[in-house]
Amino acid sequence: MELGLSLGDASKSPVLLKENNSPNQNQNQSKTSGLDFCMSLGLTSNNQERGKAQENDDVSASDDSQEETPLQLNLLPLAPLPRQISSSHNGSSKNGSSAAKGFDVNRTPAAEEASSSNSRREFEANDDDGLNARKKLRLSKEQSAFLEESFKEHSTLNPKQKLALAKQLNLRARQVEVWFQNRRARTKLKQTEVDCEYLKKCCETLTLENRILQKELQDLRALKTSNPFHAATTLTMCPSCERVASASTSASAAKVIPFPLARPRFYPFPTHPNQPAAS
DNA sequence: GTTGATGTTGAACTTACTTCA
DNA sequence: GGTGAAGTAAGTTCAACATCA
Repeated sequence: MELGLSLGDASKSPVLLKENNSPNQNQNQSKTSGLDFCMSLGLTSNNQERGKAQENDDVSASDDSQEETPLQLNLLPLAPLPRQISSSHNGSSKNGSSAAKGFDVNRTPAAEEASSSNSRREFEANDDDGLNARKKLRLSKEQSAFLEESFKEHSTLNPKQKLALAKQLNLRARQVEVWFQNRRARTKLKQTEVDCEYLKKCCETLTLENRILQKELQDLRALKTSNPFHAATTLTMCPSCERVASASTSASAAKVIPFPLARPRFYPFPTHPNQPAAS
């Protein structure tokens, strides 16, 4: 089951809930319009096996075997790494990049030789003896910045672009591919947060408007009961303030001018962050 | 200053799905 | 139409850090 919420056009129904059996429909929508918003609910199996991950490591390693391998396995004794090693490279960066943290496992072995202080980390990061099968590595500031620039140009890569980027950044094609996948996910998440904020504001606006309408209805009912002999009442809408006004009439039949289907809003919806300001 | 608990970030992974040859 | 490869989204895992008591 999937709940979809469409956003972006205040002239249309602000929130649309519908069942959608095709998950990709929403994906395509969000590609064509920056204002779309969707939420998915679902069950996924969570029986991932570490053994499979190991298998996958092997596969990806063989997949990338044709590519340039930027790393070299240093055979140093395995020992716990003191915290100070990373801290000493840390500087003042907050959540800093690997460059600021002095942790760039993607440097060429030659470059790595130049800084022997990192050799322990390098060893740990490159350890693929099976005991430390999944070591996380951070891309350098420069690598991240370059990928970011590429992402601004195109959020998806064709194989040629992927290979070129990988070569340029001294990364594996798989790393570039994963980076773009994660980057797209982050973008979408951020957009969802923005859309949620927008929906919240819309909700507040509607609540306020609803309260006003309720009050108005209450007043009209009170007016009707207080003037039972003036049942023949014409309800008209003031063209300037768009508020309903009642007027006694001598007409024999009650005449009610219905609200337009799309009643003008007392308080317009807030502008969506992605929407250009209305002229 | 050190340490352990806890939260955050992001790289890498798995799974399910679609598209296309 | 069935099939396998390739690509992607969504969700998850986990190492590396940051923060704080």
